[in-house]
Amino acid sequence: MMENSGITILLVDDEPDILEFLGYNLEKEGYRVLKAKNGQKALKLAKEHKPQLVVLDVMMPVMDGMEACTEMRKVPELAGTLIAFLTARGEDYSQITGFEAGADDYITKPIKPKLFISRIQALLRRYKAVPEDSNIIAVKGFIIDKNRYVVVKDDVEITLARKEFELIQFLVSRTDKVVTREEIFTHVWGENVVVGDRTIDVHIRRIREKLGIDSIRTIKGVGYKFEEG
Amino acid sequence: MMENSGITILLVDDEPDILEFLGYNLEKEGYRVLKAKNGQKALKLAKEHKPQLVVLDVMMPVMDGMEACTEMRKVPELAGTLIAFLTARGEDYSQITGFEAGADDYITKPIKPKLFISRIQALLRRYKAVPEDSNIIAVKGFIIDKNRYVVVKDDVEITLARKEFELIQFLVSRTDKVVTREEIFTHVWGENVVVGDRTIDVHIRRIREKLGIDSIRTIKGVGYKFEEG
DNA sequence: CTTTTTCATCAGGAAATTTTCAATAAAAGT
DNA sequence: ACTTTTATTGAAAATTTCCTGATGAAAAAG
Repeated sequence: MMENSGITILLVDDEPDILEFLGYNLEKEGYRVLKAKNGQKALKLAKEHKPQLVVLDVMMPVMDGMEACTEMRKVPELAGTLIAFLTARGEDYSQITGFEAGADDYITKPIKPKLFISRIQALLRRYKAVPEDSNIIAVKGFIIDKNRYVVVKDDVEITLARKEFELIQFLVSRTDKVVTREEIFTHVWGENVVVGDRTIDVHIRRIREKLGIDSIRTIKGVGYKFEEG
Repeated sequence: MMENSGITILLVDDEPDILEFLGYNLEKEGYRVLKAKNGQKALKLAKEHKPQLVVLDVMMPVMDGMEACTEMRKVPELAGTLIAFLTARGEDYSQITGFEAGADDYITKPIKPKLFISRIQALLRRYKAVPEDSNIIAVKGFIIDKNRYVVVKDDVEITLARKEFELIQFLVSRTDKVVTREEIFTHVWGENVVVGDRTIDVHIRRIREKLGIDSIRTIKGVGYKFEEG
């Protein structure tokens, strides 16, 4: 409890209520808390105080969360700073291209204090152990979280089996491009592994089942394509 | 004054008078005091009660202070224990100077109570001030205490074997993140140690048994994941 | 020295994943 | 419209991966 006092967390949200609420809960745990009500002010505060963690609302006036994230990542002194996004439940993830800008976690509103705190703690703990690069990819409809090995859709964690996970990951990495069966084989199965021709189809089906049918388009005679938008 | 009541100090000296004298002064300050009249008994008591501080006379029969210190440092549960040496004024320091095995302070006899107490307090303060990177990790369901090498669940201390402890500690340090078997091996067993493939499974099972099954999720073909919430 | 605990390994079985197969459906070609 | 090719689907087989209980060796405790 006490030892949190060395840790500074910057909260950024345009709603004063949220700032108040989260701030209160974090301070109760002994963290030092800074607050900003838009991205611009956040950036300034971040440079001044170099917080360990920034919790950033995605939707904000003046400078939104993603922009702020991008800017922060440009500042060398803030290289080691953790950034977590705050997103409203049901919000369209496609806007959250911010993960590519290096966000480390995503937290959904409405927020339950206990869960929020434990999420923060886990993040700080994990980071201390191994500063890692962001392994989170957000596309329209869902988030692929390589750390947790899950896909989050409509705020629900969906667990895919290994091959399924690697396959969707590969498709998404080539968003809007057609990938041939050959390519899929070499990337997901490896050069020399030989499996039947229908295998890919079956995996595609399972992914479609679990995540909802759209997004993966069949290009007959060629391959598949993951479509955004 | 009150808050000292949680702190246990082990006094080790072969002279009953000294034990009596120091013990009285410490108890007056609210500390819990244990006494041992040689190194062997001290070691036993230390393991049993895990005191925060051990005050150890250098010259003793059966097992002298330095030997006892060395032994204590070998015990993982006592890793975080402070050890202070008690030396008679004019005693031959040459023995002690070469001795680097982890004593935290030297106190010279004859002892003035006030000075002794303030010395002890400073030592404990220093120890408290640097809780060695938060050596106590609280997660949902239990507490991992690296200082004392125990896990506390529902107010009950659960003893894990060393490998088990290191494994759960590693998993928790990566909360919510999937850790591969590779990672587990290198972190818990070390790069070059080679053990069978099922070994991890068995340890995981033991941990699940002792702590309750949930929390540790297996991601087939990938690894394990500790989940909070 | 004896007892206890820890630890690694193995083998059988359980569970989940991955692949195959066959029947059907949907495009594409003629 | 008919044929051919290619993809989808459901179910089942094959395989991989993991769990479990037992065993013995090694280390620690007594």
